Amino acid sequence: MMQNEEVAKVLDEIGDMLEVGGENFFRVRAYRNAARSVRDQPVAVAELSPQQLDEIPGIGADLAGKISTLIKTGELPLHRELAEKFPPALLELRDLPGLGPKRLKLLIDHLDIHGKDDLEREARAGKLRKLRGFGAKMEERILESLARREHAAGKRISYVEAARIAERLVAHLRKCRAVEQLEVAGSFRRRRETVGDLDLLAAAARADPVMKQFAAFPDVITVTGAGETKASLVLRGGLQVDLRVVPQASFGAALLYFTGSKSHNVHLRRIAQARGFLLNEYGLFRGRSTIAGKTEEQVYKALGLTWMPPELREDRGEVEAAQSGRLPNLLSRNELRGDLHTHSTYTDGRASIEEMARKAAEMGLEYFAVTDHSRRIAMAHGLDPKRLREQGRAIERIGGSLRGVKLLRGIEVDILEDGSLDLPDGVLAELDWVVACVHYKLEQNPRDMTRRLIKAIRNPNVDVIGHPSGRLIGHREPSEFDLAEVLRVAHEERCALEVNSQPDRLDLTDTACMAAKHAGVKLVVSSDAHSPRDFELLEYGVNQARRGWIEADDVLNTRPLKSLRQR
DNA sequence: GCCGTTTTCGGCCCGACTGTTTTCAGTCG
Repeated sequence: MMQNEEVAKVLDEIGDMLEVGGENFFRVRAYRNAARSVRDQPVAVAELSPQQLDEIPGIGADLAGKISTLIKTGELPLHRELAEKFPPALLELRDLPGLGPKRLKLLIDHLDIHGKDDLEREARAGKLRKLRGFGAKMEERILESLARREHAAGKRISYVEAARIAERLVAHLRKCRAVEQLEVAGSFRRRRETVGDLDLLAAAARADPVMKQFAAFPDVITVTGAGETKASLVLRGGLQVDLRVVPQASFGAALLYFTGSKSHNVHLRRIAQARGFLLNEYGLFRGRSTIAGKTEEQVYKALGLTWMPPELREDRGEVEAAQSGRLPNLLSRNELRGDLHTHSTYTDGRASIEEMARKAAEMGLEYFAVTDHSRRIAMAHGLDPKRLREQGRAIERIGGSLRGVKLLRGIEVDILEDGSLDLPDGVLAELDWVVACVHYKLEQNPRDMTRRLIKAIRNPNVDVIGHPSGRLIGHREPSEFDLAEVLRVAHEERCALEVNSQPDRLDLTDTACMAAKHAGVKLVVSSDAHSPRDFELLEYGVNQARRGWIEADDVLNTRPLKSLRQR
């Protein structure tokens, strides 16, 4: 069955190709909007009828038909025709700075260009500068970025890495006395799992000294833009950082604007427009009079909305929810009472159970489960039944002498290729908490992977499926399976799914969290701690869950130990 | 191509910066 992501990708590609082809931009945008809507669907669009597709916002009769065709036949004539004219190697050229759809079309129409080698040849021959809309500077810039394209080109970094850099930038800018207010906005503030660049916003009466301080940041390798109120830098390592300086009276409107997302902003502006207002980064205006601007709350309120956490601002229904007073009360870190996925030196953890317990108590956790690997994970010296029982006795002994935090006997049991588990049912039944995870053969075909997960979920000993997709952000693709079907069975079996807090996992994703909630499946937010400090990673899992509209009630480890179990 | 408490046709978010212009288009966020 075709996944939502595959459908969305085809729609996005059509949008890109139409754009370079010089097609009406609103038609282009329609394809992109539709792609986004498909990605945000909590259910598989492959299971929807054309009528149901038509009801999805941004999808009308025409696109509903096209999507149906795509799902049924696996391809779309329009897509195929366009792809013949605009092969991927050609579209990739848009990654070069300054080269957008319009200039790319110029290149295609007037020069013999099919990829970056052709482009480089023509640029060296000085043919670009002769085109209307290009110039000598543009030509040089293109040659430059072609030369060092390897490490440039929009690589996203993890939220954690971005946080470390953001902290240093903020400390650096705060030294400037002109700075009255300072926030890191953009996808960082929305707590996205990866960040493409950092957007800093400062309030100051005079922008000039702030700009100077910004440019003096130690790690700057190039300044890519420097206007009066806006500047862009590239740091060593390739991260782009943008700074915008506004007067304090505009800080709220600017923060709203720079936090985004883009589609959230568009939605707000449409509402503003309908009320006869103008909304921009300086404020909300009616004619010449300012309605709001100093704080985000003011702007939202004037638009008939309540303030909402940045994590929700993806235009996935949060605006409508705010209009009707139905915004979720998002999960917070201090609502987590326990952690249900941790490791110790019995397998690949780096700290003893005692050390882990001390830190857990310090963090204010009421309980945690020791869930070391099972024997299949030989590399980590996974536990066989004998060592697992030994560990169980140790946990009971340690637990008896502890105050403040309770220990659970658990396991992270491997889900084998056929969906059976790495330890016998009788052994698992002795435990307090069973996390079941796939570690090997992640690249199985989707049908087999779905069966494999479902078989594990059907096992009555399994409490939760850990890191369900197995992805490692930037290193390993998620395994493919039918999420809707897995959720259906998980709901039936009262089996929870994990939101793993490791920064390179964050698995489930935000939209998968939404889908789980929609299906009535409970979640567990876990650290997967391999050291005492790792308990602090829970923050990132909470971020991800918040982006998926998750509330305390949706999460098992917000419950007291006594009412933890679902069955 | 979508969509409708202005509308089934005619709109579709808004502004800074850059380079190429000689009053503005393209790109970017």
